[in-house]
Amino acid sequence: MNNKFYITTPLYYVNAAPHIGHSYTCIAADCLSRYYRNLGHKVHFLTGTDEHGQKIQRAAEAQGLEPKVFADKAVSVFKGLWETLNISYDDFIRTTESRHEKAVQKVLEILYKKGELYEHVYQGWYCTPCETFWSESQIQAGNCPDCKRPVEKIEEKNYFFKLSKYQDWLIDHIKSHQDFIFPPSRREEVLRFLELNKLSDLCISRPKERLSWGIPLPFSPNHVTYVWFDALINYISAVGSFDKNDKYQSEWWPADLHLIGKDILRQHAVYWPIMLKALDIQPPKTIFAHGWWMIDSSKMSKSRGNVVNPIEMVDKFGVDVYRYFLLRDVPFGMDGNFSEDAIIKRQNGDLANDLGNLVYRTLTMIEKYFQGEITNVEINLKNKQAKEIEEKINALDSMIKTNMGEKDYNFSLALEPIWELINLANKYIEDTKPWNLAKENKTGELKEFIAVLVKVIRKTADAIYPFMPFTSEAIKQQVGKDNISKGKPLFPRIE
RNA sequence: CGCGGGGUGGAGCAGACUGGUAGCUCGUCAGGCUCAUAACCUGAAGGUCGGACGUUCAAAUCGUCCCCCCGCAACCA
Repeated sequence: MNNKFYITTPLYYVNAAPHIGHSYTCIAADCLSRYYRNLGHKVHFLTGTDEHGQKIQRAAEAQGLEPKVFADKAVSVFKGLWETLNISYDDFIRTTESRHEKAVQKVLEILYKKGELYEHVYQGWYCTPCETFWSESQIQAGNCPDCKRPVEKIEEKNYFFKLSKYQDWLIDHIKSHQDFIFPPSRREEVLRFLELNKLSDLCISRPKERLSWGIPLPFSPNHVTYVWFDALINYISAVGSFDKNDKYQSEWWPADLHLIGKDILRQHAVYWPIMLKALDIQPPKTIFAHGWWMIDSSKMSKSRGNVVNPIEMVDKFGVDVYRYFLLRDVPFGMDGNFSEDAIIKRQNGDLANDLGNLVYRTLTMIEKYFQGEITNVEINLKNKQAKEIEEKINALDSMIKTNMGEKDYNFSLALEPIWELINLANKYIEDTKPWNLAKENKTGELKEFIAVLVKVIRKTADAIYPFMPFTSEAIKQQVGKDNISKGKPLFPRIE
């Protein structure tokens, strides 16, 4: 089982429609999943939805729906999007499924038995209209920071998880596992946070009278589970179970990669490993926090009204162009600027001019000079460029691999050598001047030359598969193993 | 001094750890070619690397200080 690859996305919170940020994580996870499947790894790609908590309860009430019905609707929207985006997940988990709820309750039971949870009367400030609890430091002159109305001091009995107990362990773990948190800047951020702050224990329950939409605590029916504590457990509830001795059994765990957005790094890099530690379960191997897509250099948010709907982008540009843009335009981990102009640049430049046109011009030559027949050609070309191309083809896989998890996860860099190969081929055509070879009737040389191009195109089709599955297939249909038949241009230019 | 990230030709970025002719993509301009989706190829212009001081034979790169931009600052995602 050492070539298994268990990869996850966060569970998306169903209180709002999916935006490009959600699609980004899934596309990245899909790309890696396809890549590792092609390498012959056993891949398990998990995604899903987070459906409990106050925001859902309220959003559902606002529509006059039961929370579960509300969530069902949201789930179908997410699933529909993943289908459109060609996301090849192996499992989709919902936090309202019984397999998950049972696991959460089991976890709570185990931790309770082990003394990792304790009761504590909590004091704080409550804003009744907002139904929100605020800490001493959050309230502003006795008022709710949200609605500015007065808050009242209340006492509440809750259950707390002993996060603080494991702080030193976590610091050690991060220090001794270089690849635990990626990219390195995020690793530093978490480490600095842990070194400079004392963790306080995590309140993992909510009284039912305040919030009913959640998983009940098995040892206290008047409380439900705090949503993050509930949601994180999905990563193990989906792929295993606890045996009689409370030992977790799974063929997939530990996860090889948790892909997340930078906004939920703390939950994943602090709460989650400590929860696992307390359960005596191994931590995940790698947590990768990617950046955000900015719209006109500002944060995408509902209040700004600048949220981009992925479906609209797909309708406009097509799935593969959209996927390519997200994976290519920004080094994975950094924030990026999203704009239609930027997508158009990628489509016209990289896809239409470089890749699409290479395929098209090559196929035209095959039709024009060889009536579409170019089989069993032995390549004996000794010129420098043909050799250079040959070397590039041979080195390509390992160059891609480096940035697909071997040293780093960087889709942008993984794609670069593919385009270097494409550009090399375009230059080769220019320098060889095949139209002259045709005029001079140097048929043999011309044939070998075109065979080199065909080889480049086939290699490219294989290499881009994880990033643009449809395009990879479309190229193979035109320049397949046995058949060569020119089709329409792969990517029309957008003027 | 709360923490972290960043300020490099018109735009977006790399380089900074291990100082030594500032690189890439797009855009602009000029030329070449015709197999090709006005695509492709070649060449050129354009930067005192946020500011100041310092270390050094030499600093985008190291040190100190300052300015500006962006996140985060913990329990309800």
